Amino acid sequence: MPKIVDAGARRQEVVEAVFRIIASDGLERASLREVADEAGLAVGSVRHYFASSDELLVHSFAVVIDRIAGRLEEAFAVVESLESGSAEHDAAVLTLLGQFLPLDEELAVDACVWMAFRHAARIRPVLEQEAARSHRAVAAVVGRLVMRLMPDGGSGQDRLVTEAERLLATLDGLCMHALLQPEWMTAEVCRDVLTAHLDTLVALPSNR
Amino acid sequence: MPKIVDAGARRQEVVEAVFRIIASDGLERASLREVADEAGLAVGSVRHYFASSDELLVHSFAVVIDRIAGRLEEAFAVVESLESGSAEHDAAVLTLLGQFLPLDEELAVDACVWMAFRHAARIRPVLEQEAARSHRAVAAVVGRLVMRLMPDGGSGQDRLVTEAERLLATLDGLCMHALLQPEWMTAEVCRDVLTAHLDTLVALPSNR
DNA sequence: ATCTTTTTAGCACAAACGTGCTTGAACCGT
DNA sequence: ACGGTTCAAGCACGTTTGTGCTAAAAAGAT
Repeated sequence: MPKIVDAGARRQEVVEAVFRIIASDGLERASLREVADEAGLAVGSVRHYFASSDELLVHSFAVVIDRIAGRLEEAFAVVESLESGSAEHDAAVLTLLGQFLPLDEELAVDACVWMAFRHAARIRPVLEQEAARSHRAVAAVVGRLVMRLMPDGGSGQDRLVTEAERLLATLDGLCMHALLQPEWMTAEVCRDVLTAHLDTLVALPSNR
Repeated sequence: MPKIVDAGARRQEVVEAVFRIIASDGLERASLREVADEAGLAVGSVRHYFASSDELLVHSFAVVIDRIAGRLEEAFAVVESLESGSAEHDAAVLTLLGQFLPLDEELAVDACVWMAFRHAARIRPVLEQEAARSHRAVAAVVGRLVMRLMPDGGSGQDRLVTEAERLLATLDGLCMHALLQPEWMTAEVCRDVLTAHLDTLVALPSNR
């Protein structure tokens, strides 16, 4: 029998190289040669684990989606375990929403990669399916969160989707600004914006 | 004397070709050869009006910024001309905010191009300066709008920047979703989210 | 020690890219 | 009619890209 290598671990190493390249040089620089160099391998080796450049990128997209979705589910479980309205509950909600933002090094890389792939998916059909999955996964968590936070528990289907989309848009917008204009967008501003949004969600205006 | 051609108009035609390519195939496909084909010219001709590929892209970025900023200033002038609180005023505000979103063909192209360049500017230093100008121009209009809409006229500097950033993030997030997930994001949802946000801006919660 | 299969590495080709440079074509003022 | 300047077009070179294919190296099973 042949040389035994943990294929899954090798693939993961290559994916990590892809992440580093996208975060520092953008998706268009994530070529097979660049990735191989970054991973300390030869092009042929990378191609042994990924049949083509497309498969490598699609798999990388899937991995970053799973990482983000996993963090969200984990943080949402914490929120659900706490009493609604308590101070710990509110803090856990902020922690959950913070998982979208590039607040530390690891989150920043994931946010970069996530954004890059989602925008690339507008053009590249191979990424379309994963982009849809990404959207569904995140929208599901945000929808459940809004249902939990809204005073009437989200009665009124259309009102619920509006508020879910409103929170989702704010999150993506904050993430974008934090990535593209970090000098104008500190972590403090992010937190202030999020708490302000949550206030508007809980204390809904009565004129509607 | 030589053959006389309106150089400005020719440059504009090339820029429009760049826009169409970015909107349909993405920024990475906006090469000199593709642009020349789309504009019905030869590569050498395009290079006669733009010294390099970088100059073409930077100029295209500048044009789309000017177009968007122009629309915003125009729409903001309408808002300022109307009595605060009137129904026409509210409609004008919605029209202003709608300038960010891909609600028709022309707006969609501009939004695509704008997004593409802003994200590319994270990596490409040549685009950095225009990206900063873009951010300043848009933030200025949104800041003035928030100052006008907030009940206390925006007293409290930090509160004002928080609300301005909150609106800006929501707008960019909506624009992103409308571009990337058009099947989930109809014009109606956009309008609902914007009106919901405006309600939260006017009727601020009292517990702060 | 030898065989077999996985792993790693590399070559070669076509395509596309930006750019320096050259060559006609077009046209206005004289 | 002619000359000089601008516009339009294209060639050529060096890089970079993805991919098909080949071949050496490595290591467990016999």
